[in-house]
Amino acid sequence: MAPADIDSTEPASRRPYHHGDLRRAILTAALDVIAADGPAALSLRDLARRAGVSHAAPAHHFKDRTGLLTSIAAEGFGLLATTLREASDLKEAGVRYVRFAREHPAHFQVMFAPGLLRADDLELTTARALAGDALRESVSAVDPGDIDPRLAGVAAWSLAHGFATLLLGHNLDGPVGDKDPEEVFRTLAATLFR
Amino acid sequence: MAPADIDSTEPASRRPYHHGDLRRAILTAALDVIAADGPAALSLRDLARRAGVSHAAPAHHFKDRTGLLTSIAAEGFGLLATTLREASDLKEAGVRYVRFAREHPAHFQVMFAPGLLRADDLELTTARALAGDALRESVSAVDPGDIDPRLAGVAAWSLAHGFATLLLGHNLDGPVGDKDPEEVFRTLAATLFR
DNA sequence: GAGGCAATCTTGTCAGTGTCAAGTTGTGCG
DNA sequence: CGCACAACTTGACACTGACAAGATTGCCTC
Repeated sequence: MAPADIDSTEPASRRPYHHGDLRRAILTAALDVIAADGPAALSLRDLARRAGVSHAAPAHHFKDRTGLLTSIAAEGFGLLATTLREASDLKEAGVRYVRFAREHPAHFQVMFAPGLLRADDLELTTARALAGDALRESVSAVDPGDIDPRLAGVAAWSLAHGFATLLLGHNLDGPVGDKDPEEVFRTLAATLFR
Repeated sequence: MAPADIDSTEPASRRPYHHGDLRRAILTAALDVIAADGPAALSLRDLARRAGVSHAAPAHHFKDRTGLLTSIAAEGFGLLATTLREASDLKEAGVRYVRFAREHPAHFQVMFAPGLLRADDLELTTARALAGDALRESVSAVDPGDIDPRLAGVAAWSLAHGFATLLLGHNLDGPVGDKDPEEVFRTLAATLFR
């Protein structure tokens, strides 16, 4: 980060020409905005103002608005992959999926907003594939029984993803209330996958 | 609709001053755009051009960009409510939920994009409550067993919503392939809710 | 240490958009 | 018939994303 005593209102001449870590600064500012008001409220110029740089500076690191969002999504899939790998079994992976959505709501939203992303971006596709591998690994660790593992994977993913999505959209405020969402999901998964 | 021989390139003087059903025309055009490229690609001025009216005409019917999207969401919840009411049991309600998402992808996307909507809009909240009632009704119809009905509702909704969301985002193209998604969901729900 | 080079950031500009205000045209109702 | 209101237009303003061209800086090499 740049020195703390430098704010965006200061004239450009007194600020160092180089920010230091502008890329990271823009990313975190973007995550703040998205978590608060959604991806639609994102403005490159606003992010530039927050970082105290000129309006065209972000373009150098992300090229596009789409480029910025794509980077966020890729980072999100990376984080999700490492989180899922630490899960002991499938149910725990689901709990971690929900926790990820709650701890990184901005990442989560952007990751599953295909209209905002550059679908063929290399970083994105590889990160997404990594997360997919982690998910499949968790599924294969469970006792197969007589169920098609691919179907089981879709079922688990759908359940966790739906719960997380509805949670973030405040659609479960009624039923879940002030209970710990992860605990609710845990009992829910236990009842279903008995 | 306005007469078919009138296109937007024609000078305003030769077009009738009143469109006829501009509100509906804007809505359907918006649904087309959203289904194709997502809500982010929506432009009020573009919709006005498609309908062959001036750039400020849509504002008279929807006030805002947010107002337009809120109307779409409300319409969507209304459609979903009537669809769910026709379901015989809970599993069938889930299948209908998935079918709704596939047949009305634009509605579905907007309905669950809280950042784009006027949350306190009356039409929206009542339509949403109606759909919620329909869902709860489907849940209550199932044999309770020893499960908390609220938890069962959350489980069913999460599963259907997650499946539908992932499906629309092309995240299940691999596992589901060219199979009929509704049929996949049916067997999936049957295995889980046995 | 000096020179050059590429990365980083700035300034300027353009078309497009949402939104508001004020005016114009048509319609239905008393 | 006329009048009030709804539907639509015209005009304007601030804001945004994107591009081009120039300025500044750190770094790498000799």
